[in-house]
Amino acid sequence: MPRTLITSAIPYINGIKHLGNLVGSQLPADLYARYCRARGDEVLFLCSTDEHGTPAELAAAKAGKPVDEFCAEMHEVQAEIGKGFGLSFDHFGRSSSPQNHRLTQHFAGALADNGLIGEVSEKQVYSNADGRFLPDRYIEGTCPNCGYDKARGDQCENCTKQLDPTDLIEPRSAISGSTDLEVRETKHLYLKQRSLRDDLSKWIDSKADWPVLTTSIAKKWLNDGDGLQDRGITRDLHWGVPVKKGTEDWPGMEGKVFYVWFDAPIEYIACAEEWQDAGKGENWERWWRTDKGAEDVRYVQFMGKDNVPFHTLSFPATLLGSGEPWKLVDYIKSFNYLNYEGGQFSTSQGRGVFQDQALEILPADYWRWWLLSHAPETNDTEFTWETFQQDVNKDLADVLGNFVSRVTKFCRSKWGEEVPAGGELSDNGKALIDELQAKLTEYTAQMDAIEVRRAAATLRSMWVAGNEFLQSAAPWTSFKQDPEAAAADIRLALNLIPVYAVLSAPFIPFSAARMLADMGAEGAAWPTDLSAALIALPPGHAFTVPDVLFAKIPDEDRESWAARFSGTRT
RNA sequence: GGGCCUGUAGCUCAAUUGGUUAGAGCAGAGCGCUCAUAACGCUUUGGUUGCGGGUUCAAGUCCUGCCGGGCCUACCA
Repeated sequence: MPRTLITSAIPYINGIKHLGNLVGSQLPADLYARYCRARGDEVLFLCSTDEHGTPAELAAAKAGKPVDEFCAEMHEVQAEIGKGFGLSFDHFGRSSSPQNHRLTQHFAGALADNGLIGEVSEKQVYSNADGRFLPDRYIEGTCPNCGYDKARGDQCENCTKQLDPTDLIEPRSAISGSTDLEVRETKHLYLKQRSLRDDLSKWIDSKADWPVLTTSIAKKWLNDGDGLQDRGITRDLHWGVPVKKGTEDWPGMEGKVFYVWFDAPIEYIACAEEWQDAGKGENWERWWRTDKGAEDVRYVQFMGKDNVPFHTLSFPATLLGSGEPWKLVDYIKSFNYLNYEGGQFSTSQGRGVFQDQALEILPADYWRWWLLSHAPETNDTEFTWETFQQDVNKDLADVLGNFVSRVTKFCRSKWGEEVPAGGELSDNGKALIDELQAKLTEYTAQMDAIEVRRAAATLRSMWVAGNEFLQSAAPWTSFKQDPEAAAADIRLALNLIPVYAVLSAPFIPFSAARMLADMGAEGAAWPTDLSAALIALPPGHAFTVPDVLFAKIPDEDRESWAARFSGTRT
C-alpha cells in the first residue's frame, strides 16, 4: 500500500485567516489527502498553528492576554474553523508543543555537533519603552532618501529603497511610538547554510518534476550574488523555543529563543509525534525516519509561493545538516495568490472574506468547490462575488444538485423510493458508462498529478454527462410505452449518484456524505470498473429523496455580502 | 535597482513544450425538452493571443524593445 505524508503550510497564530490562506495550502492539501485515502493509500496529513515570533506577542498584547493563553485560544479557534471547512488533518498540532521544543533543540544540537552553527555578534535596535529588541520592520522613521515619514526599518514603502534601521531619521518604535531607542550588541546563532550549498543545489537539480515557481525561487537563492547566505536562527524574544544544544544549556544564549522560521518547519515532524502522543496512531518515526520505515513514504508539501524558500532551502538544510536520516520532501505544490474584487485580500484593512465569516454565510462545500476549481495554480486568481455566485449556482445547484433531484423525484413518482426492477442496460446507458470510464481515467491522472483545476473541470464534465444521458434516454417519454426501459435507465441514473458522491468527496465531502446517506450507500468505495459500480444499488434498494443539496445563492445575498466585505471587518 | 513569473473571447482559464482552422466553462443569442432547484440538452455569436520589431517552411509558443500586472530581494511570518 502506498504511503503518503502530506503537510500544509502551517497558518500563523495571530488572527483569523482569509480565504486566500485557505486555498493556498490547507484546502488543496486536504483535497489530495482525501483523494489518496480514497484510493487506498496510507495517509498521514498534518498541519499545525505557527505560534512563535514577534507578531504573536504583539497580537496577544493587543488582546490583553498572556501570549501562551492567546495562542491556546487562537489555536482552538483555527482548529474549529478547520473542522468547519472539513479539513481532514490526522492531527492539528502546535509549534509551541513540548514535542517541538525538544525536537527543535535536538536539531540545533545536531547541527552544532556537525560544525554547522556559528555565533555572530551583531548590533540590534532595542526599545527601552517596549522592553524588547525590535525587528527592522517594527522601526519607523523618516526615509533619508525621499522624506516619507512612515518608512520602515527594512525598506521605505514609498520609494522602495532598502534601508537599515539606523538610516532612518528620527526612528521610533512602530509598536509604542517611543523614540527611546538604542543600539545594543547581541549575540546570535547562525545556520551555516553556505557549507550545505552544494548538497542543496544537487538536491534541487534532481527535482525536475517540480513546478517552475518552486525551483526558480530556490535557484535564485542558491545562486544570487555570493550564493546562499548563512541565516540567523535565534532571536531576542521571550515567547518561543528556548535556545538549547539538545538537552543542554547553550552558554551565552540564555534568555534567547530560536527564530520562528527555524522551529516552524520542524513542527511538521513534531506534529507526527503529537499525533502519536494524542493516541491517534503509533510509531511516528516510520513516517519521518528513512532508517525506521520512511524509505517508501512519498512526502508532499502544499504552500503559497511566499513560503517556498524556507521549504526548499532552510528546512532541508536543517534536515541534511543534522546528518540524521530524516525524510526530505518529494514534491512541493505551491500556489499563487487569490485576489479579491480587483485588489488583494487585506487582513489589516478587513478587505475580503475571512474564514469564520465564510462559514457563517454558506456551507463549506460552496467555498471548497469554488476555491479548488479556481485554485491559483498558474497565476494569481480573482475572487468576485458575481462569478462566485454564477459558478456555484451553475456547477453545484444546476448541474450536480439538480441531477440528483430530477432522478430521485422522477423515480419516486413512478416507482416509489426504491431502485426499480426490469429492463436491460440501454445503448444510451452503455455509451454513458464508456464515456464516464474514459473521464475517470483522466480524472485519476489529474488528481495523481495534483492538477487541481483540471481535475475539477473533469469531475464537472462527469456530472454533465449524467444530464446528457437523461436527455437522450428521456425516461419520462419511454415510460409511457416501455416502462421497463425507463426503469433500466433510471436504475442506472440512481446508481450514478453514489458514484458521483465518492468521486466528488475530495472536493465536496459534506454533500458527498449526504448523497451517500440518502441513497443508503454509505460504504461505497472508489470505483475502478464503472460497469460494476453502476449496478451496486440493486432493484428494490430503498433510498430517500434528498432535500435540496445546494440551495442557490440569490442576488440579494450576493449584493449584501459584496457590500459587507468590501472593507473594514465588522 | 536586481532576479523570476505573467499578459489569450465580456469574465475565469486551456492550448500535448515550434506544427493544420487558438479551445472549454460562465455570460449573450436561437432552438428543443418538460423528470427536475425557471432546472436540463442541442446549436451558435464572440479573438490582429498587451504593443512594435526579428528568427523560422511554420510563432500564442523562441529572441529583442516597449507598456501593464505579480512574486521574491534573506530581521513579517
